[in-house]
Amino acid sequence: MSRRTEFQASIVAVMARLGGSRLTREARERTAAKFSTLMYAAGYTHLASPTDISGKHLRAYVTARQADSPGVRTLQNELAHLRSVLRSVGKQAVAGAPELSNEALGISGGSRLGSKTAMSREDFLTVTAHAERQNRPGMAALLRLERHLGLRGNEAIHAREDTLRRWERELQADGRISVLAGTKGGRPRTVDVFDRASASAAVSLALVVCAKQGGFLVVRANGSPAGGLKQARRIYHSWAHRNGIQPHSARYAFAREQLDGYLSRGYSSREALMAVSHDLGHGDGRGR
DNA sequence: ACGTATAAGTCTACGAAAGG
DNA sequence: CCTTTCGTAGACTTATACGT
Repeated sequence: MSRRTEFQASIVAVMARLGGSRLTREARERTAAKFSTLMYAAGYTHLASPTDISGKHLRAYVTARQADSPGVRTLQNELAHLRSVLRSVGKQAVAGAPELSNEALGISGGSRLGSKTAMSREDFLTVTAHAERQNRPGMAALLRLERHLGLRGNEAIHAREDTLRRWERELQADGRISVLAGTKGGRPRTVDVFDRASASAAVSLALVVCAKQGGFLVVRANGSPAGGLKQARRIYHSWAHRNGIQPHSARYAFAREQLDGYLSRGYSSREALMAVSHDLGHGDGRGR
């Protein structure tokens, strides 16, 4: 084991005591790997344990890391990982130093807004048509649900016949659908759909596909079942990737449409943004 | 409004299978 | 065979919640 890997292992050992779920732990360990690599590359080869880390190193890390221009939020998260390690080994002074705050390091603020671009109408039509042609109607159905109901891919994948029928009724009734399964953080939400006709069409098409595919929208290319929600999501995204689209951009196109709808209904732009934020299931209105 | 902890979402490399 | 498409795993980035 090289000195660098020993250094990394010593950080990871501290992180291991910090708790958190698998995803969180993995994120922290990736930060440990990046940190040790960049430090040794920058010539700080005497570093052996987290107690050796000083402000100088944190600054150097930020500088080195910025070479691959990660998002500001990403860097803030990585620094948060490192600070929690420092605190854990008794270096509160470094972790909490004002001259080492995110602001002082030049990584404060940062947009908490999405940076996605809306899918164009042409792309949407081309790709859905392509899906039908290659006999993957489920993919087209999913994309339509994202586009016309503003669903996340995961939410669309969770949609079974019962859910789709309920949405059909809700669209007929008042155009407000409840999204219950597959939502981020498990928080249900309602969406006030403006273009009900397109939404209804998307839902009934999805129902047809569901019926043909044993109740699921995602099946493998040969028609066999996807084998679980997680796998279904991967299959969907792999397919989308191959076809050069980001499914989320369909959702963004929906957001734009909703925004226009609210504005034409007389909402101020501030209120319209809040309403759209609610439709998309974006928390309590902070950010975006 | 900010920092931090944690979760979710997205992209990509690669071997296997299918097509030609 | 050689090329393209698929599915998978996992690396990587970004969003959200929550306590100041």
